[in-house]
Amino acid sequence: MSNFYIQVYRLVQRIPAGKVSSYGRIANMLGRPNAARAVGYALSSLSSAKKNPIYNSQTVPWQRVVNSQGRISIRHRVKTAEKQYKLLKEEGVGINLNYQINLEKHLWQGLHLIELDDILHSAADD
DNA sequence: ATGGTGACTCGCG
DNA sequence: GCGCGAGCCACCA
Repeated sequence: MSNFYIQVYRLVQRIPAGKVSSYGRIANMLGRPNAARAVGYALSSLSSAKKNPIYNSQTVPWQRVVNSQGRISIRHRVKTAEKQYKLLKEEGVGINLNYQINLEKHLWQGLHLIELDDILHSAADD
């Protein structure tokens, strides 16, 4: 598991319930403004808790990451998209049937530089 | 090494 | 607002 994946996972874990961020924003915070697709790739590859006890779909709140427009952007895996919708709604995120989230209200503002540095640095230890 | 594949973004018409 | 095309990045075969 690459350092990049771990950084993504650790950062996503900091998004509180009820808030969301975007692939691009996550990439930006990690110092890679053009790695949005790679962030999506990292989240899509989250495995089961049995296969990876540390970072898996249970421990990483992948559902809190949507596209830059604030919409669930999983086009090809309908089942996964529906799960994301359900999870977000359960967390109290305002989202309509068009999978559109109210960003004004639920956009995560991110971390302070100190906290960010902590993630970037400690990821190297895993 | 190399080309193909996305849970991405932006800019243009 | 919508569809397209073109960058961009990490992976994988």
